[in-house]
Amino acid sequence: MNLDAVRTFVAAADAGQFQDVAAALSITQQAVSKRIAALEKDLGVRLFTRTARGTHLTVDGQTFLPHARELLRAEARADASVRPGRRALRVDVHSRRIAPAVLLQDFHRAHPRIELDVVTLDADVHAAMAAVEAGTVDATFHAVPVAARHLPAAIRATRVIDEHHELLVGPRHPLANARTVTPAQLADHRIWMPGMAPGTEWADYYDVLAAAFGLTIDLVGPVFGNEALLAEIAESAQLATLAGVHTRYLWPDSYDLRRIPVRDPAPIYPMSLIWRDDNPHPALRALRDFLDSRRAQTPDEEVWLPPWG
Amino acid sequence: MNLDAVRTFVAAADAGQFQDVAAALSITQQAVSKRIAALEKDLGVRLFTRTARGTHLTVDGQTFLPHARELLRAEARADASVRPGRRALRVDVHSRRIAPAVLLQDFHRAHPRIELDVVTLDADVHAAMAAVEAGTVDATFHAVPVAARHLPAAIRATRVIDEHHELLVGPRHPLANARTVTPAQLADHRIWMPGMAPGTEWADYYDVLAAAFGLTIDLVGPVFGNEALLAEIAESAQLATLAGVHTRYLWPDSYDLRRIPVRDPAPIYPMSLIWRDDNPHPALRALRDFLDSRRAQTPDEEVWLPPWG
DNA sequence: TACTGACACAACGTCTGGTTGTGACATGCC
DNA sequence: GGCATGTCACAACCAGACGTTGTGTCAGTA
Repeated sequence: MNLDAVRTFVAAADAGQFQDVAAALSITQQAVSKRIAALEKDLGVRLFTRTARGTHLTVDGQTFLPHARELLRAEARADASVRPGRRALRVDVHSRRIAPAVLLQDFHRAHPRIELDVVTLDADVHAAMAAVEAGTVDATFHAVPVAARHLPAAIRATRVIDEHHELLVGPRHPLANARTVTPAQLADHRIWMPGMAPGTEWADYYDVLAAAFGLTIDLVGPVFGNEALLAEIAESAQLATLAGVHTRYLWPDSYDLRRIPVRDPAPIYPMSLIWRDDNPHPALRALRDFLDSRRAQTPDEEVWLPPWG
Repeated sequence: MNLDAVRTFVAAADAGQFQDVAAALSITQQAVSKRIAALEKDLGVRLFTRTARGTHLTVDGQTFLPHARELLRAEARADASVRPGRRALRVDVHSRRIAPAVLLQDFHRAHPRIELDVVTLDADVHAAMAAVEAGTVDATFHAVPVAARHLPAAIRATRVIDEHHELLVGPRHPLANARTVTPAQLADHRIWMPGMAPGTEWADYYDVLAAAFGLTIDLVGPVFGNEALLAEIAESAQLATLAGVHTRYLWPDSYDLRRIPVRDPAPIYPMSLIWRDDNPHPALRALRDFLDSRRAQTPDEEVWLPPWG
């Protein structure tokens, strides 16, 4: 199916005659006739009945028309999604399972009219920041490990998420029935977080956290997927794992896993929005305002932050 | 934007390399490369990064991919909407404001998966029946003015709607506060139904109805649209009009119009579903079953039917 | 170092899709 | 009736898009 033919069909359906369409599209009447004929041949049905005073739609034409319009709208959206200068706001969330993705979903609900593209660059802070600098993405969420004054000239960053943590344990774990736990309490228990590659920002964070409170956090180990991890935790009387409160899991009901807030102090994983100061995208302003308003709601409490927070 | 190029792009995004796509589409690797390059030039962005081991999507490619899929789905739907042999069930409702349209909306709600095309042929029974016979539409709703045995050979018809009537009056009309009215009561009042062209099946119906109960029904008169009619009725202390209970009006609240059921006997406008017996469309069976089940719910009461009912 | 397997570029042929020119047909005016 | 007018369709022609084959380049690998 040829989109130019479809476009011509819609124009002809609106105009009622081929001549006007030809003028509007800056082609000859014969070309319009040919396009329509080709489309009809392609579809295997007649779309117009031709008369000496113009054309009108057949029943098939009537049926096809709304679909044709939708097809052209889809084309326009597809084009706009990547066309430099007017594409949707493109935000990197690092992972679709963590807090930034959840927050963006809220943003989308709050501003359904704003076109949003959520992507996962699969890159560390530095690569993501380079992508922002290059304009590949409009913004990214990351823990920023350097002071603001050491950022590249055009890059701005503000802390927008203080991700709290929960302990995930199965029903047989000693802490299974605790309402909250403190980091100090966790020193007696083994915490298992497979899949954190050394050198990543998350691994660094949990290393520093472990050192600060004398915890035992196993960051390595084979990764069989989150479901396997959760199943193992649910079964075990010793194993526990930590997760951000906004982390999304496939969480089968049958597991009976407990999510216990970690408090006093609450270890915080601080994440910033990173963007280019000279990015003129109007939706970027809206996103920043939204994130600021969200952050204002955070209650006061005793927290623990990594040295770079 | 070329849909073949988009299709190739989606295939390449799935496959991860151009060679396989070429094989799958029965073209050469070079042709795939060209299509993608053309699409990239068209959009103004790079969609793939090429390596010696294949390709992977750029951020723009990631962004474009879901839109591309949607575009192809839209194309498939557009094609399926008219493609002979697998198009949606196409039903003529004569007018979108009357009972059949309402019923089809219910049908759609009951069977949201069944693709349905509601069209208005703008034709009388005979022309609509010819359309059914020709296969232009799969079914039509009409009052059938002849006995079943006089229908064309392949055509079937069953009564599926017994449309009841309501009297529409303004607050100053003598019957404004009646809970129901009988046809006999209406003999004393002028009923105004402009826009019923003589010779149409509706005009015939109201003529016969008027004769049966000694009513005064003005079928002619200038038509300024339904809103104008309703406004006039609402203002008047004499004028009233009849309408099917399922008729959809633009009904401004401010009018304070009263809808009063007509009973004892209830004049029925009988409508049939008309279809070709040898039409194999699976959704046709579903529609007939749905209409049969609806009809079974009709309660017993005293009714008046036109001679052809 | 040579081989393999990936994509890109170049040259060339076919066919799609445009143009111009003309024909068929209905309508309306004289 | 005859003719002008306006519609769309058909035919001939031509440019360019898009396919093919052949070859180049590059990275990973034996």
